[in-house]
Amino acid sequence: MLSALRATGDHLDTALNTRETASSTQAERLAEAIADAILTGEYAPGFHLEEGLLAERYNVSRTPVREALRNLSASGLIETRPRRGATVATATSAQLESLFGAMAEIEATCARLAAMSMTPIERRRLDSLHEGMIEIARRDDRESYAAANVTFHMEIYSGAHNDVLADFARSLRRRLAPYRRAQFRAEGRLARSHAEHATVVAAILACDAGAAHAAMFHHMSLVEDAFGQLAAPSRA
Amino acid sequence: MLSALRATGDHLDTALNTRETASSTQAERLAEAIADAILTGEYAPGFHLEEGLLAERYNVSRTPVREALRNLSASGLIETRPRRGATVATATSAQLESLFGAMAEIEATCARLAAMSMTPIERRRLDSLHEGMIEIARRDDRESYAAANVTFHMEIYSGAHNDVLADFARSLRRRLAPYRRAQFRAEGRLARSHAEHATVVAAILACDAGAAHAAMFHHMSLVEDAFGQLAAPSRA
DNA sequence: GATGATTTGTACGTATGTATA
DNA sequence: ATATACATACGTACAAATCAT
Repeated sequence: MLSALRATGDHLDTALNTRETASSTQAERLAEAIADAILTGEYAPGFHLEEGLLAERYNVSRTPVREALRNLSASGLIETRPRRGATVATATSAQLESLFGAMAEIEATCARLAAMSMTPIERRRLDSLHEGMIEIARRDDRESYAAANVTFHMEIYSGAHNDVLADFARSLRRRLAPYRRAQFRAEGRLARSHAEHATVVAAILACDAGAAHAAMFHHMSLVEDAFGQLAAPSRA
Repeated sequence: MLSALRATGDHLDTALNTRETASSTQAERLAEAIADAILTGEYAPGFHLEEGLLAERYNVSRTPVREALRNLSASGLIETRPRRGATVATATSAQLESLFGAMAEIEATCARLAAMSMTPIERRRLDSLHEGMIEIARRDDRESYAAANVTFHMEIYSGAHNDVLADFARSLRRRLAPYRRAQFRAEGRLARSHAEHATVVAAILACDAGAAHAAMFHHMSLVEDAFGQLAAPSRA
C-alpha cells in the first residue's frame, strides 16, 4: 500500500528524481536540491528550514529531510540548533571575515601548489580558459564571466593535486556563494578581475610558486574588499 | 510505555548520558562517543559500523545512530556508501599524502597568521607551554608529550584568529589521528619534536611571519616522514 | 506567565537493495 | 545463477520541547 505511493513517481520526478543520478538515496538528492535552492538564493540566509514543509515540498517523509539537513549542517551551509531546527547559515561580520580570510589563504596555497605541480596539459587549459575570458570581459557579460570565473578557480584547485585542499576550497566557495551574488556588479570589475587573473596565470605558467601565491592572495583580498558590509546582524 | 524505556536511564548513563552536557541530542552525544571510540582505536579503520549493533550498544534506536553516522561521515571520519552502511574511514596512500600535505600547509598558514596576530598573552602562554614541554621530553614521557603537543598546536590554531582555518586544522588533525597513534614511538622523537617547536615559537615570538610559516611547514613535513607506509590497501 | 499549537527528536515497522550460501 | 538472509532506507507514530498567544 505504501509502494503505491512510490509508484506515483510523477510528482517525485518533477521535484527530485533526476533518474540520471539514479543510484543515490533520497537524502542525498534532497541535500543537493536544498543546497541548490540556497545557492540560487531561493532560501536566503536566516531562512528557517522546516522539516515538515520541506518533506511536503519534495514529496518525501521527514526522515530523509532530517538526514539531508544534517549533511548540509556539517558542510556549513546551514546551522542547526538542538530542538530549534535548521536555518540557512547567516554569517556575522566576524565570521565573514574568517571565511574570506581563509578563502584567500587557501586559494593562494592552491595557486602556489598549482604553480609547482600542474601538468603541461593543465597549464595549457588554464591559459586558454583565461584567454577566452578576455572576450567575455570585453562584452561585459557578467553571467558568463561569473561561470567562467568559477571554472578558472576550480581548475587551480584541481591543479594543486591535493584533494583535501581542493575540497576545502570548494566548500569555502560554496559557503561564501550566498554573499557573492553581486560580485561582478560593480563597473569595470570584470576587466580588473581579468587583469588580476593574468598575473596569477603568468606566475603559474612560469612555475613561480611564490609569485603565484602572492598574486592569488592579492586577487582574493580585492574580492573581499568588494564585500564591505554584507554581514548579518550578529545574533548574540 | 516507551517512556518507561527512557526512565530506565541507568544503562544509558553508563554509555552516553554524561549529564554535564545535558542539553544536546542523542545523535550528538552518539557522534561524539563514536568519534571517541574511533580516535581511541577501539574502532579501527575499515571497521564496519552496523546501525543495529551501535543502537543496541548505546541503548538508543537506530534513528539517532543514523544521524550520528551522517555527521561523522561529513567530517570525514567515516565513509558511507548508499545501502552499504558506514565504515571507519580508511585512507589510501594517495589520500594520506593529501591529508598530510594539507595539514602541513594549514598548520604553516596558521603559524604565519599567529606570528602576525597573537596577543601578548597568547604569545606568553605558548612560550610557557613550550618551556614546560622540555621537562616532559627529558623524562621521555610520551603520553604526556603527545597531550601537550596537541595543546601546543591548538594554541597556534587559536592564535591565528581565524575560526574557519582553526576548525579545518582541528578536523584534519582528527582525521589523521588514527594514523598518528605511534607518532612519538621512535627513539629521540620527543627531543627532535621539541627542537622543531623551538624554532616555531621563536619565529612567532619575533613576529616573523615568514619564518613561522617555514618552521612549521618543516616540522609538519618531518612528522609526515615518520609515517611512511601507513596506507590501507586501495579499495578501488 | 500559563496554555495551546507547532515542531523537533526518537522509536519502530516495512520494503528494497546488497551480500552470501 | 538462484534463492535466502540481512542491513539499510524510508515512512509513520508519539513524546517532549519550543513558540506564540
